[in-house]
Amino acid sequence: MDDVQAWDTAVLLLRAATELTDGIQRGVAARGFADVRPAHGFALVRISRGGATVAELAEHLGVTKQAASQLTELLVSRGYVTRTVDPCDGRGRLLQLTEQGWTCTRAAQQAGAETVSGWQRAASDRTVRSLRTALAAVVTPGPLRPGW
Amino acid sequence: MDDVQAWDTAVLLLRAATELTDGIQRGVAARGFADVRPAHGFALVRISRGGATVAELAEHLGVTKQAASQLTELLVSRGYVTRTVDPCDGRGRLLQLTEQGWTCTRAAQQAGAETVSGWQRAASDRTVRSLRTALAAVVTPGPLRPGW
DNA sequence: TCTAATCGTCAAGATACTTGACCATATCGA
DNA sequence: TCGATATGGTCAAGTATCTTGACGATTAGA
Repeated sequence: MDDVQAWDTAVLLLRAATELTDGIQRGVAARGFADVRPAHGFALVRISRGGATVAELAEHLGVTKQAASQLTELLVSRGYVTRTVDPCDGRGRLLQLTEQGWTCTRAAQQAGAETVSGWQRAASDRTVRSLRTALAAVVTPGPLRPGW
Repeated sequence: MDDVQAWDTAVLLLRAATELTDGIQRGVAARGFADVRPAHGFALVRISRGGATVAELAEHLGVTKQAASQLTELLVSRGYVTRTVDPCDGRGRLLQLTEQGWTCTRAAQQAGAETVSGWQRAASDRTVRSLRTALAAVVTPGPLRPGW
């Protein structure tokens, strides 16, 4: 595969990601969570995996601790997240999802699944399965960030 | 494919997009363009396709005309883009890439191709080809935006 | 202990966006 | 032909989100 084809692949991937994030954004809003930005969604998904600290969140999102702290403050004030003192470390404050936070996270998952299901109808089940297999083969585990 | 698998596919796609955009960003910076943000890259790619107006750029990026105008001003002041009066429409100002703009755009393309080539080495040529085929089958033409 | 490192936050400034207003030009119908 | 209306672009001001810098609280290590 030459450079032109490789770049073409990159463009297709970025376009697919744009479609997907747009779909998630719309779906989440349609389910009644109009006040969550994409970055909030990434934060909620991260916190849902067994909780997180502000510092972990910062690294995950690729921003400073202060920015993550501000984001957290917003999520707390809107009732998506709670801050509890970490019993093992008096400095750390463990972030966890509230019931509303879980509902919102599930809404994002449903909206994402919906978009992918749309691709299955437009193309085919086999195509999306091969997409999934190929992606799983190339990606390395790591953070999900609000893109470029 | 159930909802869990569909969401899993979505996560893999977002992770791949994160890897790719990080790779492009690093590659572009390494080639000497440290002052371009991701959004600038999307703008340059759009303008490279035969020029664009501010309004077209705004729609492409999903922002207001004013934001696109400010972005343009920045790209002009840094020597990536020129504004010329549209001969067919006295209102419109056609944006076009300077030589430096082209060099930067090519740098982004090379960096993107490089990342995809890395996937070919890590996985296989066949895997990336099937990725490309699957993506081409599911995506609809449309704008590339700095994602979520 | 005493020192250095880490967690989280406060404060202030930079940056990138928004809404609202405006002028210049183009288009269309009477 | 001309007046109403729409469109392209910009100026100005406000807002949101990020940054850097400083700080107190807590923990870990020499």
